[in-house]
Amino acid sequence: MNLHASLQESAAWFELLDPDQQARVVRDTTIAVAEPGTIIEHRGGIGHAWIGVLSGLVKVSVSNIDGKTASLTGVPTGGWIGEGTLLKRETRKYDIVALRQSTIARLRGETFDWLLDNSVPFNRYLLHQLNERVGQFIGKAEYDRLFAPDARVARCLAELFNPLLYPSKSMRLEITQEEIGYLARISRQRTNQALRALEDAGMLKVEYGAVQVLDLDGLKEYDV
DNA sequence: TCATTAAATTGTT
DNA sequence: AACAATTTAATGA
Repeated sequence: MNLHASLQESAAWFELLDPDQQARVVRDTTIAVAEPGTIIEHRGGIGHAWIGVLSGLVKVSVSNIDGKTASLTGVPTGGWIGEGTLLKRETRKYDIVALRQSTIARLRGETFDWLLDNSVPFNRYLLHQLNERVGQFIGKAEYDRLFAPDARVARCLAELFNPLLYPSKSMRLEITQEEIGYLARISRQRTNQALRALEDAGMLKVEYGAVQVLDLDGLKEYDV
């Protein structure tokens, strides 16, 4: 499989570029496979690239000295992250860790800047993405305190299926209940209960090592 | 293709 | 956290 096709598939912004720009992006993008648990980007490192998840699942997390980690958000196939450190020319504030085997693309920072300077559609895309992310984090701050575990799992899954941030035709995501637990910050056992409650409510279907979303809007507003 | 086994994931306490 | 049950993947006849 070639890079051009992969980007077409897993980078919503790629098709917004003209052929010359696409060619340059392909030239300045590298691909690597990350094994489960691998830290793709370290906190404190300098951001040289924009990180894209071409396949698999990644999380953004912080860990303190004790080794305790707090997962902030999950990023499934089609997600692109790390533009914050590129834009501000700062060191990374979070770790990016592979939850399962993932294919990771890195777009050179210089090329990212060049796209900002040369493509209006690219700017528009990025603006939408940033806006969407802000909304997501505000929502997270809210439900982190208020909601019961069932609702947290519901919102967490709804985030992963955000069609704007992570465009995908499929309503099915391969993710284990343990991984969902990490993202929602609840135990695996409680995740299991929550998932079945949501299944009973007709919002999703629980499969072995995966979930299939039936009612995305319902998940977004799930509240008990 | 089928049976066996190991590994991963889920269900339960 | 520990354990049992279930599903999947891998192996070899």
